[in-house]
Amino acid sequence: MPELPEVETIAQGVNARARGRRIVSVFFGSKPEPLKSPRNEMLRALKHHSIAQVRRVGKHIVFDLARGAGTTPVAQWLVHLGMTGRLLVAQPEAPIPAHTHAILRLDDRREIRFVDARRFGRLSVLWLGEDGTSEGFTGTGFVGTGREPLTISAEEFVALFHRRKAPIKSLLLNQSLLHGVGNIYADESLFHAGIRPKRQAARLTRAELLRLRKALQTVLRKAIASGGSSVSDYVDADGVQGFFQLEHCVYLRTGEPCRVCQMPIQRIVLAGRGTHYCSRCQS
DNA sequence: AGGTTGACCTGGACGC
DNA sequence: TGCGTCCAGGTCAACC
Repeated sequence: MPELPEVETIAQGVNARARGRRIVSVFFGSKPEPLKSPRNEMLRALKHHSIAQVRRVGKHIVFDLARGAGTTPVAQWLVHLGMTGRLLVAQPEAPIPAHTHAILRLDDRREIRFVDARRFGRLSVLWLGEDGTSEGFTGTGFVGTGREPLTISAEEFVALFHRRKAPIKSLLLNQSLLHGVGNIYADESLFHAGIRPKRQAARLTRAELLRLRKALQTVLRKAIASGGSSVSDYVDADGVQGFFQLEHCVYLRTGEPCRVCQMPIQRIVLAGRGTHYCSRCQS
């Protein structure tokens, strides 16, 4: 479900609440759960280890896991929320929501709960350094694919789209180019840059691409400051909704008047995704 | 090679 | 109330 701002909000929230805590027990649901790593590997990486840090890489939430507080991480737990995934930090007495697939109990009794109705989310483990097994081994940890949209330079951004014939919106969604951008922020940033989603990337001018980078970064930063967009069931680590959806200009506003020119917002399907734009403000 | 489509799941909103 | 249909923030494999 969540895109960069929602994942960032959740990762910051979980980090603030769980950093430094030790995991005392782990529960996984019974059904064919959304695990990418074997269950025993996941248990081995999580149980009795300390959470050194929780952060976002693209749309992934990365838990750095250490043998003890203040020691070098030996493994990482990777959580991808898919479309409806939630990661909650809750008191043990709080009712367990339907579709809870994983629970980590912490040494302060609180629980980190992974909830995902639609089961598109994924959980996996990465071992670090010499403590790792050969499978999934990496010396440096998870870096994901694609560039980080909030920090990419103007030149790097322009270069991403060189000779690309696909519609610009399809490429914004391509995680091997930029990571973290999904359907909401692709549509919103194209609106703010005044560019139609179908435009062939290679035919955008340099000025348009620079505008797009600026618009994308502005939209993402504002959305993070608003705690993300709650469109269906997104909530942060405390179960609180974001409110950036109130500032959406085009996303899911089909037929409603453009906030700038009053023209009805159009909806088309592009790359299999609902795509929203203003035919007057975007060319 | 690069781009587009369908499949994977479940649930909510809406129309009849 | 119930049923059918459409829509949904993501990602892959399979196809053109």
